[in-house]
Amino acid sequence: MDISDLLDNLNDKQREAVAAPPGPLLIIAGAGSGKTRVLAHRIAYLIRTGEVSPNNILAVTFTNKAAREMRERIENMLNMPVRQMWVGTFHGIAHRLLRAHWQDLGLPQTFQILDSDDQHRTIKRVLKSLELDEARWPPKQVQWWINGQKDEGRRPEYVEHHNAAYELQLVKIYTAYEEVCRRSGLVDFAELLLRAHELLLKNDDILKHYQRHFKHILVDEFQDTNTIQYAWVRLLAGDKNPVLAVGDDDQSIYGWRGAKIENIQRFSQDFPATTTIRLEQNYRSTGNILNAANALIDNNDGRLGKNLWTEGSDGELIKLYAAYNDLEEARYIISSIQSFIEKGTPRHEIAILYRSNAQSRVLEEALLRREIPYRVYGGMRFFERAEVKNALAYCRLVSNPNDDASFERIVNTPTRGIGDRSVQILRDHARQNDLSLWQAANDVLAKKMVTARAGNAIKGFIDIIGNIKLLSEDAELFEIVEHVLHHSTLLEHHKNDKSEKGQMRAENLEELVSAARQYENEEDELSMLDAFLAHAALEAGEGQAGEWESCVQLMTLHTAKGLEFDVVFLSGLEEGLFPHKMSMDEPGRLEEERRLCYVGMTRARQNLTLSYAEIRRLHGTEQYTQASRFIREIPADYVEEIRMNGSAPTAVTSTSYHAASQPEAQGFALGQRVAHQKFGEGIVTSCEGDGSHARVQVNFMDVGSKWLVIAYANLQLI
DNA sequence: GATTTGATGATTTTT
DNA sequence: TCATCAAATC
Repeated sequence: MDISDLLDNLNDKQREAVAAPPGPLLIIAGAGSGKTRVLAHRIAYLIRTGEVSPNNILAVTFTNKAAREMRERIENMLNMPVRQMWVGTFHGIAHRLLRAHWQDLGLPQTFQILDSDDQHRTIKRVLKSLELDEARWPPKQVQWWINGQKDEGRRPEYVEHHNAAYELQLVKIYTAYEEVCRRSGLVDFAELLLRAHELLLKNDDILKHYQRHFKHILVDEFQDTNTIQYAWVRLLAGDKNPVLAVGDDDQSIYGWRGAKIENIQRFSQDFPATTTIRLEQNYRSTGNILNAANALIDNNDGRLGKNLWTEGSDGELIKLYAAYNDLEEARYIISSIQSFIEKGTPRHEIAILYRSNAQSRVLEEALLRREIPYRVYGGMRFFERAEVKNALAYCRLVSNPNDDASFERIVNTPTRGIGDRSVQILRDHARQNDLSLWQAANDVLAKKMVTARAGNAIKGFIDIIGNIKLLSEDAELFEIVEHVLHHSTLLEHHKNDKSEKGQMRAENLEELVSAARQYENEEDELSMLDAFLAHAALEAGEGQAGEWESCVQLMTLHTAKGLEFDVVFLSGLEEGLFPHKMSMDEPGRLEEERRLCYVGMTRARQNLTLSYAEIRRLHGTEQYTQASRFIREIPADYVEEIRMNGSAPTAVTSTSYHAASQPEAQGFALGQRVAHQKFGEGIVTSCEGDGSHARVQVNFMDVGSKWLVIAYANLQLI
């Protein structure tokens, strides 16, 4: 058995990890240290040495992309397909377990998956049925709260409410929401994990079976696991199966959605024989970039401790650019990009990273002006588009007519005369008799509870679904989709809309048919239709497909995790924006912002530019900013400050900002520090008017931003 | 049933 | 500022 090819091109630490004897293994893998490589080599090694056969391996990732890449790498290394191996996302694998054990869980065989948009709508409906005001119970927040509870493994009865009215009400909503899901056979994302966990917890024979089955468990991006995911892994591992966890505490940036960085520490406690291996040699970035990133992250407390190093050269200094305002920042970045392109850097090797999506606009406009092709990540994905989801909702009703979320979505889409009055009657009837909307509709018809006209409309809808169902027996998947598009009249409806949007939507629907045509199903417990629907929910589809031509890459720092580029621009390094003001006050959250900055910096291979704007226009008003503390935390040795070139100030002050052309009113310049008797100290952020009406906007340290009439405010200059 | 108006509020995102 | 969304209007 020759395994040398699997170990040859690894450094000592990597080799130690790949060839470790079976047992719990924790790999702390710094950015760019070959983490994915080690994981894939480890699996290939286990298979090649005969330690375990592919179908006894469970490898879990967070994204579908990571799962795909992992499988591909292993297959390339072993030169054979490993279809039997369980490689997938937490949600994907949980889903597979639920499909296999739907009876044990009391789920309908054709249960459907609720994505976050569906969940949001469902919660809105629940709030309405409980007659709660959306202003007091914002659906988004309720959704957030419910998912938070589920991520912690808590069912309504286990929520700690301390008898507080607010919590009690949330529990009530949570309970009602669960009831709706149960009645409709719907499972949301968090529920997939929760159910998969309960399945093992409550059925000892099933647990034993999977414990025997998964002889090796590997978890990628371990710092991103939440409570329930970790509990599930532990359960599966039992006290025999070796678990390999790979992660980096310094790259934990998803705490806000339930990820528990502590899981890394808990791991060695829960699995006492754990071997910990640190991968600290970096193969990605230059010395300067690495040293700067190390220095930055060193400001965080309670790290596991790790210092990246490289054998490569120091490379160029990190550039720091202080722009006059956000437009000028964009202009600098784009002209810098242009010279990189001229010097031969491929466009797709250049990335502009930012903290929040709103920042992309100015950058896009600048790119557009210079006619540089670019791609913004993070838009709407194929299966999330409204028209596609509508078509899928028809499919879902065909498979499971009790799916209330889908029923509500399309009962009157396209409009067919089933107005809100009629739907409300169905809702009431359903709730009073514990029926799904579909059952209620049939019942209402049978009992003639509505006018003839409304009844006919409802009958028409029921017949459409019934008709599609009939035609779909023994039909190919894509034919089912074609039936849906035709009989729902969705396609016709969009084709009649001659606007660009309408045409786009019609095209997307036709694209859905080809997606169905190309779809291949690996799991055989499932009908093609159900498998396709689950696929659509679990893998919302890559961004706009086919746009892989050479483009400058724009994305948020979060999206950039796991990627790397020759040239990286990190923009908007300003207090309040990055670190974001919503995360600045709590130490823990501030540290997460710092990790985010660390992630951003370590994306760069050769060249890193940091920039900020002294004035930024945000939410309509221009605001004075301060350079981010993260800039100060990077030692000056690694940084080269770029000065604005001489012509810039006159060029930018001309037209862009009225505030710039009218910089002061009665001695109050923008940025002037002032003191007010009641409000304390603050900074002038805006001026308007003149004479006795002149007003200034002052951002006070304690009380926030206020408009004051200069004549009355009695402001002191300081 | 489509279109216009007005209020609102605005990190980060995958599944 | 500007996009989104629900209510109001034609």
